[in-house]
Amino acid sequence: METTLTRAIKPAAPYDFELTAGQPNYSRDQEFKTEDYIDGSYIRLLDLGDKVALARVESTGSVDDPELTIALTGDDLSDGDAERAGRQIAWLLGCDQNLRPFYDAVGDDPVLSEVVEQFYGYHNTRTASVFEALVQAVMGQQIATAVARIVRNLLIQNYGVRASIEGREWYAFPRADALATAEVGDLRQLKLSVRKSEYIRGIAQAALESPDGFEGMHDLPDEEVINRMVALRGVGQWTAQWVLVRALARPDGFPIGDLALRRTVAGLYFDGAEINDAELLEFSHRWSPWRSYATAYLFAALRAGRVAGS
DNA sequence: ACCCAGGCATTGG
DNA sequence: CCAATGCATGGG
Repeated sequence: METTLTRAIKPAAPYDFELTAGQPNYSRDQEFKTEDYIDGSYIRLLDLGDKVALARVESTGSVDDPELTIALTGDDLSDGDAERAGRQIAWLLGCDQNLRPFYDAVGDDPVLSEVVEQFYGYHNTRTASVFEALVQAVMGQQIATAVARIVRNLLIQNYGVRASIEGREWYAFPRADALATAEVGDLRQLKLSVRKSEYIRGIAQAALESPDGFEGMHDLPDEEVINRMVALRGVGQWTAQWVLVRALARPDGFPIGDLALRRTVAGLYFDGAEINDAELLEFSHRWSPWRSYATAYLFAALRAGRVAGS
């Protein structure tokens, strides 16, 4: 029996819902979607473990007095399900992030203070799980973002959690068990290389062997997380740092080795002059302990076309 | 046609 | 320990 429940959540101010929910995903012209942002509504299929629910999120507040209202549709949803879904949405959309200390800290930074003003209230979005962050990062290694999106959609379409709600097909990211048994030959059909197919399968198997997937990482310090992540085949510094930022919401992750980030910093701070990773790492400490936020805002500036060069 | 893109592991010096 | 290389594919 398809039911609909609603929940309201109060993000930490300032919170710009359109900037935050509308930024990361624009999979237009797809016959399916994992998430969408249309006419002020953020729509996404949530995997609650034993069941799924379609969440439709809208802003019912303002940037400085934010409130989000979630309408949840699924089969036989209980109040407990709605509670879990509300927490998941709050997590995914970074509702708990208090930006003020970061804003204060970059007040003297001529570049970031301007970017922060332009994207006032933009929160960093997150993945639903550590496993998802790892697989997405591996898929995105060394290929253009447009290509990465195509590959990601193929993977989701073939191995993802699927549900038909309100007369339409919706997908959520594949669970580890689905990818742990995937044949490398089949993954190759999804435009993944042999190498990446092996990485992804290995990561899925490692997730299954760990009692709680990789979710125990939430309790470990940054350095310990990095060590464990890098021990996985296919995961290096860049990927591990992205896990800190995207899956664990650590405030001070920094994806050293990221080409676009390096060029963005070079463009904004060094007049376009090339810098290497070591120089970038040293430079990045001016943003500690908020480097995750700094990174998110630098990429926002990049996407908005504020940086010269590709 | 060619080159590169939000890396990583492997190999050869 | 460092540099070069294969990987896969779409867009400029």
